[in-house]
Amino acid sequence: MIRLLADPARAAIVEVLAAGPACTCHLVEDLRMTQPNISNHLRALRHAGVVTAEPHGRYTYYHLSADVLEAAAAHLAELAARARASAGERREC
Amino acid sequence: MIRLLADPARAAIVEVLAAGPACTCHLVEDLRMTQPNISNHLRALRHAGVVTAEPHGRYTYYHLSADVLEAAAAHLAELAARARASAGERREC
DNA sequence: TGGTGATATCAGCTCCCAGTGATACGAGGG
DNA sequence: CCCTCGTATCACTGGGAGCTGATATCACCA
Repeated sequence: MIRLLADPARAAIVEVLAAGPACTCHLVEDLRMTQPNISNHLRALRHAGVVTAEPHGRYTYYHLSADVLEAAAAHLAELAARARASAGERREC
Repeated sequence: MIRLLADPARAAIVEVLAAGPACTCHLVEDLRMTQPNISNHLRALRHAGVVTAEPHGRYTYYHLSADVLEAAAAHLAELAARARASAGERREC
């Protein structure tokens, strides 16, 4: 899941969607990217459950899934906690 | 920074280091990867501040920086919070 | 001080993936 | 109905990142 946010374009999409649901055309003109490109990234994010599509007339609105983002955040926080807890132990070679 | 954790090899390294500081040889035999490969990934993580190197005799011990992980976790959590707060707004086309 | 083992760096190759262009589909509007 | 617009999907290509093999460097030990 974190792998999806690695791409700058996908990170930018998520950033825009964090400000509120938007349709594909919004993303295209906000991010100055071509429409197939946006659509490809949205498909990847959709398959991972990061965003959900809501067809609305001939537009398609996308909105972020806060749950998935929070799960990823929790994973990182837990890694940090483990790192802190085990900072003193040193394995021998 | 999140981009670094996208690579499975780097994610595995971080996972091992979360269990406690380790030297390069530990990572090599734990992860069954070649030594130059590990070393390259460690360099990337080092430059990003995710890990710090502590030369210890002829070994080099690496340990995770919990601060950086927590900062990344906080960023994701803040994205999730923004997404939740603005879930109702809908821009018109 | 020569040898060994641990680590870092570099050049090269390969392969995956993001971006593009063309195209198909579906919904509205005239 | 046909035409337009928004969206999705599909081949293709170019660039970049990761893996490898070879080599350099440094620390320790006999």
